[in-house]
Formats: sequence, C-alpha cells, structure tokens
Amino acid sequence: MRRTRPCGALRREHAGTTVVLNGWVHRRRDLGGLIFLDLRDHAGRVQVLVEPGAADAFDVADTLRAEWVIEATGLVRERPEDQRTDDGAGAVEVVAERIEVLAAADTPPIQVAGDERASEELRMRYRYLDLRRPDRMEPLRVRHRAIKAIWDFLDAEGFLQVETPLLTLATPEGARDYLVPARVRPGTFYALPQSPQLFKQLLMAGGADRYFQIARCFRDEDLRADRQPDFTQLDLEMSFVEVDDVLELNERLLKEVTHAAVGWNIATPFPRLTHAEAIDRFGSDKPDLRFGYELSDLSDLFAGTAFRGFASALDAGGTVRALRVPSARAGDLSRKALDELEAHAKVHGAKAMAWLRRDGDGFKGPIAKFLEAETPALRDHAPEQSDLLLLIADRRAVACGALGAVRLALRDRLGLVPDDAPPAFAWVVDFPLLEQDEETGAWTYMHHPFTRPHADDLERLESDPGSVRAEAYDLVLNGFEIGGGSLRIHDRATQDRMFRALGFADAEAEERFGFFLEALRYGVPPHGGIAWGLDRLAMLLAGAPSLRDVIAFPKNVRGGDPLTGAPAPVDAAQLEELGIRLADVPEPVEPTS
RNA sequence: GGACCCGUAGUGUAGCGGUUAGCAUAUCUGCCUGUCACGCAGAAGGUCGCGGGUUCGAAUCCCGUCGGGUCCGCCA
Repeated sequence: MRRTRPCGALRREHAGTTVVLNGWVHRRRDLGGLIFLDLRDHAGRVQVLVEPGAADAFDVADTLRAEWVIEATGLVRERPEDQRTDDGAGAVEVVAERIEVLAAADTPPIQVAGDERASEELRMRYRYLDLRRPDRMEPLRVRHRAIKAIWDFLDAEGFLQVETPLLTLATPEGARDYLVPARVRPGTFYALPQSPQLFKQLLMAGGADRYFQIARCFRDEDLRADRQPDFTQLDLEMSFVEVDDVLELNERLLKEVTHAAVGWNIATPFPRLTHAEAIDRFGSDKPDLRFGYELSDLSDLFAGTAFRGFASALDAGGTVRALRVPSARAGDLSRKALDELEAHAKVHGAKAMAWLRRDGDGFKGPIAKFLEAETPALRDHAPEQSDLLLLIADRRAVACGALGAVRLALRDRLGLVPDDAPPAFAWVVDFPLLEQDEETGAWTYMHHPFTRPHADDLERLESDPGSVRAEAYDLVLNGFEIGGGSLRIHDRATQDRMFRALGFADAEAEERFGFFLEALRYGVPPHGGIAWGLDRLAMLLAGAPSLRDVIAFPKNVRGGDPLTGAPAPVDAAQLEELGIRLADVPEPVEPTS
C-alpha cells in the first residue's frame, strides 16, 4: 500500500481518517501494555500508539528498534488536550491497526535521536545516518533553495545555462591540477577544471551574450574549514557590460537568493571599498564589516622615533599600524591574552606586536618607557582611560595583515559580533592587477591573466606595473570571500601586452593559451563576469561553521572521503591499461584506530 | 612543508603517577496501559589509537608513529 501522506504532515484536520505511514522508528516508548512509537520521515515526526487490542501490530511493535523502517496503518485522532506537543504533527496521533517492517536496522554507530553529537569523523563515515537529523539536512535544503532562486532569476534576466567540459586542458598556473590519464592517447592527460574561465569567455566569443552555470571546480590544494578540493561555483558572464552592470545584477541576484533561501531582506547597493582601503582600514581584502575596530596608520607619529623597534621598520620603508581596543573591552584582555594575541600576529607574519595601555596622561606597557617623546601625540589615539593600543611595525602588507588577523581574533574572543547581527555584504574593488613575488621579484597576476587592466592605468603596464589597477572585484560577506570576478581583456593586443608583463615569451603564451588567443582575433565582445563560491555562500546562509555542512558527502582535512575510503590504490591492470607505472611510493598504511 | 589541539566501552565524556578505569546514553533481560529524552530493577560491554622509553608502578610523564581537527604556507 502507498503512504497517504508524510508523517510530519499530519494535522488536526486529518483526524478521523485512516492513513498509511512510512518512516523510521525515531523512538520507542514501551509501557508494557502500551507502546508509543515516534515515526520520523523527511517532513517530521508523528506519534503512533499501539494498543494490545491490535494483536498483530502489538507483537510487531514489541520487536521494533531505533531506525527500523516500517509501514504503519491506522486511524488519526486528536491527542488529549494536555498531551499535545508543539512540533508539526504534535496535535494528533495514529492508532496503529497494522505495522509492517520494511527494513530492520542494526544498532546505529551514531545515534539519530537525541542531542548527542558524535565526532565529525564518525558523522562523515556514516553521513547517511547523520543526514537523518533534520538540522543536518536543513543546510542542503537551504542550498537547494538558493540554487533554484539562481536559476529562476538568471533565466528571467536572459541568461543561458551552459555546461562546460570536466575533462579539459591542464594549465600550469594557478592551483595544482587534478589530472586524468587519457587511455586512448597514452602519455597524455586531461585536467579537471579549476574554473570554467576560458570556456565562458569563449561562449561570449560565440555570441551567448549572457551565460551561467552551477559549475563543479577542482583545485588540488590543502584543505581548510572553508575549502574543499572539489567545490561548486555559480559562474556567470555577460557581454557588453561595465563593472557597474555586473555588480548591480549581482546585488539584485543576491537579494533574491538570500530571501528565497533563508528569508533575509538585505539592503542594496552594497558598500564598496577599494582594495587599498580594505587593507588599510581592516587589514584584509575580505573585511568583516559587522564590527568596527578599524586600524590606523601611526607612521607619521613615529617618524624620527628613538624606539629602535619602530625606527628600523620605518627606515626600511615600512609602517606602524595600530588597533585600538576601547577601554570598555580592554579590561577583558589580560597580560596572558595579549601574549596570545601577539602569538597570533606572529603566525600571520609579524615579527612582534607591542601594546600600550592608557594610564593617566601616559601609558603602561613593556615599550612605554621608550615612547615618552610620542606620548602626547599618542593620547589622541587612546583618548579614554585604560584604552589599549596594539601596534605592529612592518611592511604595509605584513603590519596590516597581522593586525587584521588580530582584529578577527578579538572579534571571536570578545564576542564583538552579536548572534543577530545583520549580514554585512561588501564589494572590494580596484584590486592591483599584478603583485610581485617576494623572492623572485617577478610580477604575477593577482586575479588571472585575462583580467582587464584599468584603462586609466594601462599606459603604466610596462613602466610601473605595481601601480596598475585591475577591473576586478570581490564579493565579501561577513569576512568571507564569496565571489570574485572582473572585466576581461577582449582584444589580442592588450592580451599580448599582459602576457609580456607577466614575463611570458610570446611563444610560451601561444603554447599554453593559443586556442584562446586565436579566438581573440575574430571579434570578441567586451565582457565580464563573476564566480561565486556557492558552497561558502550556502555555509553562511545556513549559519554553518564548516563548508562540510553544506556538502552532501564532504572530504576531510586530508582530502579523503571517510565514507567511501577515497582516494585508494587501484589494480595494477587498471594502471597498465592507462600506461602508468608508479614511482616508489610508500606502502599505504592501514589505519590502526 | 610548518605550528598547535585532540584520541578512554557502540556513542558522548570523567579520571592526569598507585582506582576493581567512573558517569550518561545506547545494547540485552525482567516489570510496567497515556508515554513523549517514559520510568523502575538487573546484566553484559574497555588491547585507555599503536610502538618504545622513564618509573617499584603509566590511561596519566617523555619520544616516535597512526588517525582526527584548527591555522600558517599554498589556494590564477
């Protein structure tokens, strides 16, 4: 018999009808002469009452255990007034007439019912059990609603959804590629795409005008809580647009998506910060704008200081940056806490972090006695009694970056962002086109080599490459980069100049990207677009602490899948067929746990 | 490549130099007709991840290793 409706969908108006229910035994309460079952499915739970009068059903109910799958037939009735519960089907119960076991279950290794949380490792190993919990399935539902809203919105805006290849050409730059051996051409390899970047530009060359794709992407780099080796982008591209067109469309899209997925009502347009501003004020190119604690530049104040720690950094062309912790919260930071914050700054590249605590007209702290000359000026930066100043002297990128990291540590330590804080979206624009490798001194692209240089700066591409801005933008939410894009170079001459600036010989560029450079010869429209990190956005929408929560079958920190056991060795025969011989690799070690 | 944190019954945890390795829950048995984390009585369940060392004595301290996690590097 087919179920009449989901367990969780039963309501008072169904009282008096006979229903067939399918579901899992969530809990069983055996009172001896009376058995209660909580029956659970995707929609919720309902109580099934089994009385001794229903002879067969009672005998079956006696054998049931947690997570057995059953079919229960019975009469829906309202529960006694004083016994109703708040959840969906809590006003009714089903009096069992017949119960059939559809699938028995061993005692599960992790409990589905109850508050107890197994370790993340076990929950990944038994992901299908973990997903039976409504709060574990919910992030996937949020993600589904977001993707549906994306499809609906972009379809209405005239975007064409196109799938691009997963087996494609390896590109030596960017992240490490995942390679796939090509059996029919021994010795050659496909690569899995790091993004559909060149394909979507070729679609613009093909006249698609506006394209999007929910695209799987692959990057063989080390994992993080917000980074998986295979992940999903919303990839989109538009022809005949300027930066404002792309940003404006994305703001409207996000308004729709966040509302459809989790009911947010976000304000647009989003604030825009230049890259330089984001670094100087927040010490990050993906600033968390939900709280203040902005950095300040005290380089001028310390120009000519006698304190060697600062003077040497300034002499080397560096800066002194400060972060003020207002007196109201500074008291929460003990000497030990300050040591821990300094250690945090060091992890992020700082050589040291100094602190000063306002004390009367002067300051306390290990370096206070070296700064008597600067004390009057410093008072302006710590106006309140007990205000705390955290100071780092270093190259701009290091000083700002490390203080930015300290700023986030303070956020977490002091709870500077309330749970109900509204989401803070922002655009970071005017990224530098190129950045210099610290060791080799070579210039490399910051975004990718197809990013259009800012027209006003193009003339300096060869003479002063570091000063050239890119027509590139990042989308930031609560301190996470959730998207990035740019206008693209669409003419061969500019693309050639870009490759030369990157130190590629013409022949080398031709070899790597010849197919794309050729396309630029045949009339490509000006175009630009963006890619969202869809997993990361879904994580933030779902309020989840880890990307793994919004991915159905995620990988662990070492890139393994505890459920399937991937990656794993393959048969010698399989390698033989692919023409692959393994170099000496360590024997796979059996886990001992 | 590097730093730090964590591995104790199925699960979650306590114990941090001498314990019969404790508690909760799950499991099994018995009792129980309005429970809803049902209750009550009882039982079984542990190479304290693995290897080595220190010690009269190690779950506990040290080293190594394996596994898990967070971060730095890396991630156009």
